[in-house]
Amino acid sequence: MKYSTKLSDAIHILIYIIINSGKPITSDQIAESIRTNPGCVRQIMTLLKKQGIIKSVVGQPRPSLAKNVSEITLLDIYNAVEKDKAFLHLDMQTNRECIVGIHIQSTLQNYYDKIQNAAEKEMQEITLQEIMNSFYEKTVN
Amino acid sequence: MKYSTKLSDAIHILIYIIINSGKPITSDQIAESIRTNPGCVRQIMTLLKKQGIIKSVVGQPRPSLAKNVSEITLLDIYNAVEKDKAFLHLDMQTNRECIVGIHIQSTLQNYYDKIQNAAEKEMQEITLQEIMNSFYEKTVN
DNA sequence: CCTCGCTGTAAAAAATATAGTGACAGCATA
DNA sequence: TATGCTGTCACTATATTTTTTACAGCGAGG
Repeated sequence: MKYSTKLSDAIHILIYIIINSGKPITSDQIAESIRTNPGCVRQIMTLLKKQGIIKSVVGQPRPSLAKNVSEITLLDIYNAVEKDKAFLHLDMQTNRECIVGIHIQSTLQNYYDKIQNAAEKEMQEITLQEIMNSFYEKTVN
Repeated sequence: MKYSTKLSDAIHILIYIIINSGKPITSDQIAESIRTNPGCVRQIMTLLKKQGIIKSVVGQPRPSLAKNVSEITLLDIYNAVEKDKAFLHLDMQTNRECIVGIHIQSTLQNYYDKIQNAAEKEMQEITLQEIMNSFYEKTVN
């Protein structure tokens, strides 16, 4: 596969919505900003909508945030678009007749969980509010 | 691509080497335990060797650890086999003519780094010694 | 000195998650 | 009623890894 940029694109979409709130916002416009096509944008937006991060009405080009920016974390967005995908993956096809093959993968799961939790804890502490602030700082300079 | 299981397989190899130290260990044997082929095992072992995690001599089926198990961390192994691959990836093809496109990705890099650091810190605290202990516990039960 | 088994390595092939594309039914607005 | 947009699905293309295959070269043993 190629590297997933869904999280990056989702945040791009959210910021685009925030910045242009009030004006009509079509998936075509957003697609042009991300340099992809409208169908792709709508797919990501559908995932964000399912998680209650954004709101939208069929036929109306007026998407909006469903929560306050300070209540949306990077983890919320990640889980929405990547469906809780883990960073590390076990090899599930090892030889069950070998003592190492039997036990090693279940042993590792515990440690992989710890690593995932550490990353997710960090993601949970980063809000869209914070990202917006950093973004605005950049636009000034 | 499919999910990378290189880290899991690398640890599998290391434990196999530890458990069978003293006996001859061929890449064929290890490959059978992981259920892959010898070439694949040798490629991973080459990466581990480059990082000074294992030692081996051409033509001799006697690989061994190059360090003490308590000095090898999960991060060492990860960096060896995944070459410092990041968990999250920016979308580098956004539209530079759009205010969001210009700034959003560089804004995100900072946050992605934080998340990566949190995960790596956790990985650095997990040693092969610890994994071995957990593994032995499993084999008793 | 020759044979055998193994490692190290590179290049080609297969696998597969993911992005990207295209199409269309249905709602809202004017 | 016509137009523009969203939501959704199925299909295709793409990127990148894993896996496979092959072979040169070293070491050990007879």
